[in-house]
Amino acid sequence: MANKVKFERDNVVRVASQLFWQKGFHATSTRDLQEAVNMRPGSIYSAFGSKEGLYCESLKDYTVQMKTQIEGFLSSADTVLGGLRAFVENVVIKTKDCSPSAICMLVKANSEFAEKDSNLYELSLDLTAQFEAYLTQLFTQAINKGELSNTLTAVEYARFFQVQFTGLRGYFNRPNVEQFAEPMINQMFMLIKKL
Amino acid sequence: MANKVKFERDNVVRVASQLFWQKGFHATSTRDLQEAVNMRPGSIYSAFGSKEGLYCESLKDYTVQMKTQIEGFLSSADTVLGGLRAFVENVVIKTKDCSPSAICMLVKANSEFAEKDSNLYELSLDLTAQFEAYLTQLFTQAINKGELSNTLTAVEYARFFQVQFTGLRGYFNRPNVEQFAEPMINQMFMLIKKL
DNA sequence: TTTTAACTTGAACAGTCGCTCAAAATCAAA
DNA sequence: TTTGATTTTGAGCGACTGTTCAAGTTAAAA
Repeated sequence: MANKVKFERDNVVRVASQLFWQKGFHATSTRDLQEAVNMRPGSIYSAFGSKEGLYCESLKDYTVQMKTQIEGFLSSADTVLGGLRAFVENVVIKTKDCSPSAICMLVKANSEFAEKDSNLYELSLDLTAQFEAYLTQLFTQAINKGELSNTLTAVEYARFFQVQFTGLRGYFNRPNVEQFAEPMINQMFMLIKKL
Repeated sequence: MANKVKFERDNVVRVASQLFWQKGFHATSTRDLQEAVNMRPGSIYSAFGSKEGLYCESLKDYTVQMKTQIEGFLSSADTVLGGLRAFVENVVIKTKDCSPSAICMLVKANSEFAEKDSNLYELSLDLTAQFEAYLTQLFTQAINKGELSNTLTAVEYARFFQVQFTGLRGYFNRPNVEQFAEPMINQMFMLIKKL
């Protein structure tokens, strides 16, 4: 009883996500987006409501993708820490050149949205908290499997991981530091185990 | 033989710097700036050339201020590490609520400017490299004074410090984490000494 | 084949952007 | 007091912003 949508919603969100991740919310114009996803303004606005609506879906999709990626590395690793390490290496080293930015899109979002009561700032907080909770689950497993001591609680390990990972990604968002990546990741995981 | 400028350039740059730090470059309009520094567009443009020119001076001033702050803490501390620790505590805990952002303005800049050959991106790289060089000097002193072992080189300590500090500041750019600040700073400096 | 609800299109709107420049104001030197 | 180089002012320019919506297109249902 009608026409059908001609675009694949998931694919549109993924493309928009890449652009937003690269340029940030404010520096990405709706015309940039129109070109990237090959849709006219009316279609975008009927599907996503607003630029903010599309960004919102993009950021949510980004975190889903990140978790999916971690799951992938975990399933083909012997240990939780091994899986996390493969994930970190993949992000910091292997996909560095094909990624829109070395910096996590969530961190970029949290950095960009200054108004503390704006929708997008609160969204970035929610998703970050969810990700910390997810990491906490993983570190709970790692402790239970005896990969880590329990001198720190799981959530403390999760916090430590986030600080290290965010710090590393920020550091590697510049040229000519590739040579330091592997030793610094070594250091990071050595520290986690020694904590 | 002429009129004299009616504004104090240093003060204008400092005010602009706070606004840019809080909102970022793209989300700060020239009208925001005009109101904040109480100058009309013509005056701003004859003094700084462009919005980018003013941002440029603001970011440079920010790094000077940061170094000045560190110097202050160093001069009233017994050790280099003690001075750095006082600086970190001041940034992460004491000035958290009166600061435009928990995140370092240099890191925000590096995150915001995606185009790798833009003036502002390269400026953020230069200033970051200068800051790393400055930290390297400090850690050289710390090693020479016997505060640290020389299992790591000074520049490796500097890199480690930057990763930790950036990671911490990113983590604390959110509400309800004040209670974790002191223990995490303790952990950071404990790790530096144990490396 | 006709109908009709859903989707797509793109010109265009109102608002904001960074920025300019002629005119007014200022003040040291003559 | 007059001169004249310098600074300040603010209306306003053209470009661009996010968004709307009437008109056109599509395809399932009648």
